[in-house]
Amino acid sequence: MGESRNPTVTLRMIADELGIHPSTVSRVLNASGSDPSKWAAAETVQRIRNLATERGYHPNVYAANLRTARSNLVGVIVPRLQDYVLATVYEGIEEAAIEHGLSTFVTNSLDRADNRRARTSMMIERRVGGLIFGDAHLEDSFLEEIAAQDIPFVLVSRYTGAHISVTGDDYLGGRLVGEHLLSIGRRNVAILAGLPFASTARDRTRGVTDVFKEAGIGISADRIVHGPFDAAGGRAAANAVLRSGRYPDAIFATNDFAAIGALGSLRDHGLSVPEHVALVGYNDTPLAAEMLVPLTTVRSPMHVMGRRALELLADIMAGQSVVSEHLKPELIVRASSRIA
Amino acid sequence: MGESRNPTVTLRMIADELGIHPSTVSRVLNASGSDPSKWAAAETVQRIRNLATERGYHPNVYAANLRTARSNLVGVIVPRLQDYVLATVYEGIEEAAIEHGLSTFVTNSLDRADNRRARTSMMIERRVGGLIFGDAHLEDSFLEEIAAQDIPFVLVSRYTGAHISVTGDDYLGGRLVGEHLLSIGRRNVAILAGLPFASTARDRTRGVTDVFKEAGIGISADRIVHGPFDAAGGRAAANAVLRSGRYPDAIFATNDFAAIGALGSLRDHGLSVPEHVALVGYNDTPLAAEMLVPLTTVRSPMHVMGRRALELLADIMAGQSVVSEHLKPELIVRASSRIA
DNA sequence: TGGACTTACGCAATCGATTGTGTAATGTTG
DNA sequence: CAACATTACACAATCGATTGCGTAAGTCCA
Repeated sequence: MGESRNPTVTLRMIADELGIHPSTVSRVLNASGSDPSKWAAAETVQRIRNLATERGYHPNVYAANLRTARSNLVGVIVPRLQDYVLATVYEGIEEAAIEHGLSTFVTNSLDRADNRRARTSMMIERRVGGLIFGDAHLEDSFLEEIAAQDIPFVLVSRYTGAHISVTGDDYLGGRLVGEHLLSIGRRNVAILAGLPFASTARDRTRGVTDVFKEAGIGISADRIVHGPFDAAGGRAAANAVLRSGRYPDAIFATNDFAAIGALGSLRDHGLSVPEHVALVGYNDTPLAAEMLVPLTTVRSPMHVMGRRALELLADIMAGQSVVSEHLKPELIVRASSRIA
Repeated sequence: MGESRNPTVTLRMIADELGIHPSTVSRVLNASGSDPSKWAAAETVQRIRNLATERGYHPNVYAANLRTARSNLVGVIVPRLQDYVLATVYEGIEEAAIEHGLSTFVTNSLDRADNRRARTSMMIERRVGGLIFGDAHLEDSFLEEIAAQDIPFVLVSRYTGAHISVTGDDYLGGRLVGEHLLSIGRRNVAILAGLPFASTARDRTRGVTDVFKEAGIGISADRIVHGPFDAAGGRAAANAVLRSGRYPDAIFATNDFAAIGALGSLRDHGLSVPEHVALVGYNDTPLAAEMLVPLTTVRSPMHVMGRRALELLADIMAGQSVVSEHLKPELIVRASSRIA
């Protein structure tokens, strides 16, 4: 109907038109749901609601926030939205946020300390009611500072310290990979470990190394190379591994994109997958299955992770206490890691 | 220093502490840059600035907006951040926004009409100063409605109507692909065209069909299949093409991810690239070069596109008039389209 | 029938920053 | 030296929604 006619419909405008006081209108409109209406006569309530929707009234977020200092805004900080994994997590967050009547505000930190700080304070200036960090760093005190300001937050994808988090069980995922590689007879594995300050990278790596250690096989430190979780990072890390000339018989990339980068490197070194080298990724992104040699990987519930993170945050914002969650991963075996 | 001690430092607090009036403090702090200080004595200016930074003062965004009804918020609506292309465009937008002192607010529309409407009005409620749409639809009146509310906006990646936009020159990109395919002797091409309501899809497709037409070769309608710009969409579209059994000697996917999906389909049909079928993608995402058979594709300046879109929007918001931009694409030939 | 409630609202202060309109004090000019 | 212009601020209204407190009118029970 006559929706966006008037650029700004205020509470006073509809109150005046109805000949009643703005405060009454406010109470009626806000009491929606819970208590029907002890604030106005049933007939008045109807007239208010009707006119509000007819005029397309929406409360001025700024005025409301100024008065109440409450906000239904949630800030989300991720390393990088370009990363499919975090983009998917964010979609889960956004989806759940909408269901909870919250709005989200994302930004990239690129895992850089200055960005994290600047973006976080920008969000606090925007009076977010809570924060979700997807870029937690191990051994870093930044989050302690945030916690000290008692603004609710949860971590997603990566964890650190004792902060509430929703993550995949990356250690288990790593173990699944390790067991799989042993089962197909690979003993000389190299790990493209990802960023050293990310719990995901550390745990996935540890999962593999622990399994191998339990089988009496050590993985030397020079077989574990760190680098970004993307194609370029995977290629560089694989190059570093292959440069030595002592080729591994398996490469575990802690991320599918890094695995694809490694694929490029293997190809350039004349090594084929899985004959010479078994290749395993992580996350089961949609590309994994489409490769010429489909990629073995670990499926992680990225979307759900985002949803749960928002839900936990909403609970915390509502004053409830919650506990961290670790979601189970699943090994998906494909052609890139057949028996040698 | 003593940064986040006091949860809320207001203008009045620092004014009181200095024994002057809040209005003076406001003027001094806001006059930063342009006019040095005709609002207070040089010494007072210094005292104000010092105390402000010492106390970690930041204006309450809500109070300021309530008063001025101006906002340095920019709303960005994209089809889907999970799409690397749009995520990259968004990174360009965000980067430029920060340089301009603007904040951005992204959301996914998933190309659905109801979402576009709901998210847009949510942004308008948040009093955004301008909008950037990455999900423009051809033959759709939605943007006319927005234009009627005279809120500044620009389109990015896709265009429609006469609205200001920053896009790649997709028609040219399509022509480059067409000419390349002809030059390597492929005449029986199938096109995985992408979403029919996207200008990117339409123009890239037209570029190829026009070149072929000029060479006297028609591309029949059943060789042009529409679908989402992702791996699953590419796979499905390729399946549709190959189902007939009349195999093409080239497939042009209007998006790299769709090309990778097509790769999976070709593999399953026992067709190899480039021997049986030449494969060409679009966007030159980082994965293209890493494929076992590196992917020929068209490089488009996604990041710059985002930057320019924000810059044009900032100009419009500043009252200047601007014109649309079409950025030049570049063909990147790789192994997936060698001479047959 | 009078006091105690209840119903249905109205009043006015408040959140914090911004800005048009003063005004006292100082400086300048003819 | 008087008239006038600056300088350096202060006052107070304003943006729109929220909310503690107040109150007139009506209902109920003893």
